[in-house]
Parts: sequence; structure tokens; C-alpha cells
Amino acid sequence: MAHVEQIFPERGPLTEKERQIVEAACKLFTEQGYEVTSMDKVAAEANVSKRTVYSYFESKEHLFCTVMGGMCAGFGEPSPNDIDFSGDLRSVLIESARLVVGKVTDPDKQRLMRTVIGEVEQFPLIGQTFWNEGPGKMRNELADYFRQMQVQGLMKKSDPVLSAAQFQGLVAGPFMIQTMFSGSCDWSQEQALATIEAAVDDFLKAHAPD
Amino acid sequence: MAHVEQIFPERGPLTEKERQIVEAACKLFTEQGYEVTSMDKVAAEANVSKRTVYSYFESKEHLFCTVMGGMCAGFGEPSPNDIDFSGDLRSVLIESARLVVGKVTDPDKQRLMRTVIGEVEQFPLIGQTFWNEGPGKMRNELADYFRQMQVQGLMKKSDPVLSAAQFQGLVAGPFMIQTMFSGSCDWSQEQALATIEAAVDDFLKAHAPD
DNA sequence: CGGAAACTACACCGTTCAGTGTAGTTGCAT
DNA sequence: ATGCAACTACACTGAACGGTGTAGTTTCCG
Repeated sequence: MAHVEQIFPERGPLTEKERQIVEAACKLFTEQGYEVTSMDKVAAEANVSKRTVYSYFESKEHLFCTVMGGMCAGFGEPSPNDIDFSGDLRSVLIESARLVVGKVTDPDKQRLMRTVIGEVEQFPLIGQTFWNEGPGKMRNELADYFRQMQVQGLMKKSDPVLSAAQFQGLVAGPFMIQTMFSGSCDWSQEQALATIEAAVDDFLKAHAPD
Repeated sequence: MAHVEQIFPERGPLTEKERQIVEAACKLFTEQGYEVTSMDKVAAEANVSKRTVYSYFESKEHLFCTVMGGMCAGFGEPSPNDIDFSGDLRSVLIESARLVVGKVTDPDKQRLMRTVIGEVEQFPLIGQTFWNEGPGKMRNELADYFRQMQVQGLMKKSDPVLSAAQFQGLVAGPFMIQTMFSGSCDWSQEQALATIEAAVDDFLKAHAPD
């Protein structure tokens, strides 16, 4: 939300007005969902006339898809690509886990996820985009990494995609399952980070080479 | 959806009309969410006049809360209480995991979860109910069980609630994260069940007593 | 049969909303 | 200064929706 323009690189540099609209739409759509957010509210929140909104986006649906698509793509950042994969297995896993937990415990990203999930039935493409750019991408990259580790004999043989999925579940699940439903989580950021090491060590123990 | 009356035990035996309304509301609310579902649609789907709907439920909000509350309570069934906890650790875990995966891969329950998550911001109580009657309840029951196992020296010492949360994440996460966003999951029911044993064995290896 | 309760059909009210039409204003480039 | 494009303010349309009012019909029980 803070860095709208870098979320929409394909649109080139945004007009000031355009930026205001996108920013307002991000805020309202993630806070209230598609239906409850009206175009008048967007215009008001953006300090812009409704006509201007419609001069940049031809319909509410277009605005929603554009904005959500951009945020979904932005959800992947920072991605595992930005992780230093050259370290030893354990520190790579810790770093990956921190990335995941950081996202899952971020209230803004939680709101984004809730809106995406709630609108999946009406806007399946947005859900797909989110998955592809976010958790799905990371799952694939982790799986690639695990495959290498297995070849090098640093992890026991197993389906690397399944292992990656389980790693994600093990690390994110405890927080995500709860926060998605009960609004906010009991666990503080510090507690969350503290549990990461336990999770990583459990994972390592289970996947140690024979 | 198929067994509406056993989901609303507190309302006593339902009128035929009432059953039709509740059934229609369950279907539409889970398929389309709160806003998109209109009271006219509910009445039509229930083959009942709109006036009759309002003679049983005083407002759309009441109907939604009643129906969703009932379904959330129903989500907990069958609960871990129905599990045979007398078996050995591994078979208890397998049975629990089957329970979890069965729910997470059920399209009807997926739709319910999506609606609950999507409406959490507007109806926090429903989210709370879902958590308390569903995953939260199971987490507590698993934690109690793990506590016992630790006392008996069958599992290594650790925070039992965290372990329960990780077990849930490890087992449900791989499917849930994907299906929530991308609509349906690549994994077949058989694949899902096959992965359960791997997950349980990983968990057991990580939590083996020292 | 008779009468009350449940139910229907349908018109109706007030509001909200997506989207348009328009006349007028601002700001900027030549 | 002139002209043009972006922008605003605001009224407006047509449709949908939540909810109500009412007159008439069905159902069922004594």
C-alpha cells in the first residue's frame, strides 16, 4: 500500500491522480471487499471526482481486477529469489521461514488474503494470480532447492514439491489458519519468530538424510 | 448442507418451510457470499415467498448469522472426540490427519471457509465461532493429547499447543493454502491420503522422545 | 363446516449504486 | 492570449435491494 507504483511497474509511471485512485482502491477493497466498496467511496477516499476514476478505469470490475492483480503480484515480494541460497541448509530454511511468517503475520497482507479468498468464487483469476505470484511461486522455488539438496545428499529422498508444501504448512499454518478466521492472532511477532527455529529444526530432523 | 436439521439442534425440529429456507440460505451464502445473495434469491431458491422468509428471520443479517453459525458449529463434526484415542500414537495421528484432510479437501467445506474468511471483517463473530468450533477446538484437543503423550514419555517435551498447531499446519497446510486461492487443488483424494502417512511419520520423527 | 394460522402474490417505499451527461473550471503549452 | 486536455461538481438514469403492507389463498384442526 505504501509503494503503489512499484506494484504496478507495467503501467509505467503513474499520474498523481492515478496513484491516488489506486491507493484508495487498495485500501477500500482490502478493508471491505468488492461489494461493500462503492465507486463513490473510492473517489472520495482518493480526493478525486468520480468522473476521473472512470476516465482511468472503465468499470468497477476493471478497477478491482487491476488493483488486486497488482497487489497479488506485489505479495510475492520479497521473493525467495532474494534469499541467499548459498548459505547452509539450516540458515536458508530459517530465512525462508522468516519470509513466510513475516507475510502471514502482517495485518495488511492478511486483509489482502481475506479479500482474495472471499472473492475467489466471483473472480477466480485473481485467486489464481495470487497463488501463482505468491505461495505457489515460493513452493516451486523451495521445491527446486530441496531437489538440489537431495541430490547433494543433504536431505533424504522425497517428493520435493510435497516437502516444500509441508514446509510452508508447518511454518505458516499455525498462524494463518488462526488469523484468517479469528481476525487477529494470539501470537506476537516475537513469539512467531521464536517458533520458527523449532519448526525448522523439526523439519530438518524429519528430512535428514538416512 | 445435506443434513440441515442436525446442524441446528437448538432450534428443535424445523418446519418444512424453515428447512427449505435454511437450506437455500446455506447454499447461496456459501456459493456467493453475503452481499451478492439477495433475499429474493433465497426465497426463490427455497420455493417460498419472501414474506415467509421474513416471518422466520427478522433480517438478512439475522438469517446470515443464524445459518453461518449453524454451519460453523457443524464444521466441527465429526470432531476429534469421535476419534479412538486409545490406539497407539501413530494410529491416532493418522486418524486425526485423515479427519483434517477430509474436511480441507471437501468442496462444500471449502466454500464455507471462503465465505467465513471473506466476511470476517464485517462479521467477526462468525469467524470466531468457526475457529472455536472447528480448528481451534481440534487444536486444543490435540494439545491435550500431546501433553499426555509427553508425560508418558512417548513424545519429546515441547509446547503442546505449538506442536498441535504445527501438526495441523503440516497436514492441512499443503492443501488448504492452495485450494483457498486457486479454487481447486491438484491433489486427488488418493494422493492426499497418501501424503498423510508421510506427514505423520515426519511429525513423529521430529517429536520422538530424546 | 367454520375459523384461525400459515403462506403467497405482488405492489410498493426509500435507499444505494454503477455508470453517464454536461457545463464549467483549472492548468499548461504554444 | 488562445486553445486544449485534464479535472470537478453535480444532476441524473435505471436497476437492484432490504424490508413492509395488504388482500387473498391454502391448510389443517376441532
